[in-house]
Amino acid sequence: MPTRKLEKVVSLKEIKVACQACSLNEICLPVGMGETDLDRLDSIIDRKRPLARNDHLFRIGDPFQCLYAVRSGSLKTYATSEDGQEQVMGFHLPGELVGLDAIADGRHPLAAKALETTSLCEIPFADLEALSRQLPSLQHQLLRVMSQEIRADEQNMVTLGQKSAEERLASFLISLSSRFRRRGFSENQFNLSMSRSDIGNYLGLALETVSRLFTRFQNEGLLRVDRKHIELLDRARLCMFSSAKCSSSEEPRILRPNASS
Amino acid sequence: MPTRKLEKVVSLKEIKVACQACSLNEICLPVGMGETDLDRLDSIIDRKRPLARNDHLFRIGDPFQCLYAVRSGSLKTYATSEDGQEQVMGFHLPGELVGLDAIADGRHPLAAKALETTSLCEIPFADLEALSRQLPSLQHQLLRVMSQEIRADEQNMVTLGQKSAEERLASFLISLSSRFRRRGFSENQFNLSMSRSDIGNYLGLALETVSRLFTRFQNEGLLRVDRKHIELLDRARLCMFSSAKCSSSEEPRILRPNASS
DNA sequence: CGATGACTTGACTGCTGTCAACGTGCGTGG
DNA sequence: CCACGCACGTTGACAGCAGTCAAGTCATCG
Repeated sequence: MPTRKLEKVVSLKEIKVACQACSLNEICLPVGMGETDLDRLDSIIDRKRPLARNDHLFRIGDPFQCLYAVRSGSLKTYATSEDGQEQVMGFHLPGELVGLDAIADGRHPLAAKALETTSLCEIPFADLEALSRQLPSLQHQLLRVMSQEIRADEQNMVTLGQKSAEERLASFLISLSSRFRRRGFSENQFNLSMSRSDIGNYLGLALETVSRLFTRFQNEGLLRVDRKHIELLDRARLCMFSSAKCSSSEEPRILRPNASS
Repeated sequence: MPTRKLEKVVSLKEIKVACQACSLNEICLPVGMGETDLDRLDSIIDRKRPLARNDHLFRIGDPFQCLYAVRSGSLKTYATSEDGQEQVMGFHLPGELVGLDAIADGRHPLAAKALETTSLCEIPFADLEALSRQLPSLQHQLLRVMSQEIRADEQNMVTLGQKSAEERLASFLISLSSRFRRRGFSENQFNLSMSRSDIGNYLGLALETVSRLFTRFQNEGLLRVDRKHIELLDRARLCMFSSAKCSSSEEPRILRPNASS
């Protein structure tokens, strides 16, 4: 129930919108928290100016101070091997936490880079840890989010370990589609913020293979693709191709009254 | 269930060894905890009779009640796709926690099966959560362990995503070797508790490929292999093959005075 | 001692990576 | 407004790594 009473201070006000009013609070860290608890969480969170495309949020080896929640836009995280080539480890959409892998030893093992203009919530980890001691629902949600991350990584292992190129790309698109739906966006039509090269790298494929598969999927009537824009025409059949169980309505979507157009 | 009436209290006593006396407490959940805190952690932990080879600790979909720490022996965790084939997600050695991916929704997404006779510590999660609210060092260590798990999964993504068969097996052996060393065992000589098929499945390779690579590595003088027994003859060169930075002494090993031979 | 499962080895095939050329859209600057 | 350059994406030709199929060997256990 978003209590929108913004007169006009729009952009500045939007940047400062609290967890309480954030449209993402049903899928972000605040899940399951009461109103007063939410205010306390909100009080430790900082909201900075958005990142521009290609800006780094942090680099490999940076000391770990904060977790970040994506508010809008998207990020990729990646590692670089000694010979300089990168391995894309994940793409992060609004409502997702970034930096959880840095808790282990206080340094970021991956770099995070904005794929487009991206705004974030900055959550000082020490404060979060202290606060979660007092708020069981926050503690629980933090553990749940980390557990989900582990699970997602396990899914990726299946994808990389025993799926064909075709299945990998299909899985990737279905997964993206589901994540968009969950956030209240269209599940059948969206824009890829990452390049073919990033997708290929993430899926363990050559970028040429990704390109060829997009063409093939299009020829087979599964989807329409135009540059970054993707339109899924036959989600069900794409699911078959991904050889994974893809429910089309596994979770209720978030209603976003202000996303009229 | 066979209730073997062993007279000697020995084995029973051994099963009940507390965290305080456990040789694994420097790499397990107790890391960084004081003596009195350790006693409180110990009080919520249950130690059951060991699992026999091929016994399941839990199966896919089982309700999540407890985390488990391996005390001795080893486990594999795996998922099964709808067509029944399995994907091995990980191997778990003494001191490692199993079940972290079940916190997210209260059900185990993977099954866990003993690769050999394996004893475990059972940690009721509700109790752990409550206790960690009171013991900051426990809370912190739990988060660290989960973060490490995420990091390990990221490593696996690199392995599966952009390494050749040769590099994957080399990485796997180096990783195992390091984990054994950390636990006070020999880093150059150990027994594989898992089959070639499990290794191949885990690494995204056919078991025949694994077999061929063992033969090749042996012919090249990198190691000696006899059934399950592995002896690393040239760890440094194996590291080169794995195309990863593998320090040979990254972390101090645990001294285990009773492992004299 | 035979049965069974685990492992090894060989022959062949095919998926997907690599190399290379070409097309397309966008931003910059004249 | 157009020309240009550049990054990104597409398409084709070819080759090689690793999967599949199949046969054979070895170890363990009843």
